[in-house]
Amino acid sequence: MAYDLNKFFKAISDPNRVKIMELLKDKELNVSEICQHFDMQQPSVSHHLSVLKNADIVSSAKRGKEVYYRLDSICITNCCNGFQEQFVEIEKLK
Amino acid sequence: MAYDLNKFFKAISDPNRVKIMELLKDKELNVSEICQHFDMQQPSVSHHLSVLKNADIVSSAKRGKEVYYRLDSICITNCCNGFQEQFVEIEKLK
DNA sequence: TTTATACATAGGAATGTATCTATATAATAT
DNA sequence: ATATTATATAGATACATTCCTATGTATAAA
Repeated sequence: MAYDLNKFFKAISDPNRVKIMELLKDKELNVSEICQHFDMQQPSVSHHLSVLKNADIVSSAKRGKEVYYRLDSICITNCCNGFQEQFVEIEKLK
Repeated sequence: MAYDLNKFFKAISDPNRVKIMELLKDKELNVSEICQHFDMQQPSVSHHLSVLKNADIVSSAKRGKEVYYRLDSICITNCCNGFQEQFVEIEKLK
């Protein structure tokens, strides 16, 4: 089944989720580490992580008790480029 | 004041609004013409247009009784590129 | 094998969003 | 002036989303 661009944009149109993505920009973090950067409770962070994961923006790996999340930057590139190409003439995209 | 990327992504994370953008891809249309492509009532279309306009994704011009809308593709390019650059190393963006 | 820790899931309250109908406003035609 | 047409706005309702607390599950430690 095709990737749902709408799901991607819904996922990134929340400031807390974008902040999570920024935290994961160049390092993996587990849920507790992510929580330390927010006032939200842990289940709320887990919810945002599940939205991001469901859109393939992050992936996760369990190691011991912790679950580590990482950013999938290829997905961001593909979605942003794909969306642009839907609306902007290719030659305008330098 | 700085442009609100979150407002842009909220605006484009609705399939009806994306469809409006597609309709406006290479021609201006007035509200009635846009309405013909939807099952929604005219006030709902007006609402979606106002969300798009508020995010600077479309602009409008009144001519006689009609209001014509057009796509602002520069905004799309800037937002998509800006967002990517926030998360993806520049050199990875070919 | 009980206890503690890390995380996810369930359920509910508050808030936001999409859509409708009804109505207001603005431009044009009669 | 009045009626008609195009669009926007207001208000109501249904639905979606965010956040919370409470609880379940899996792993590790005691």
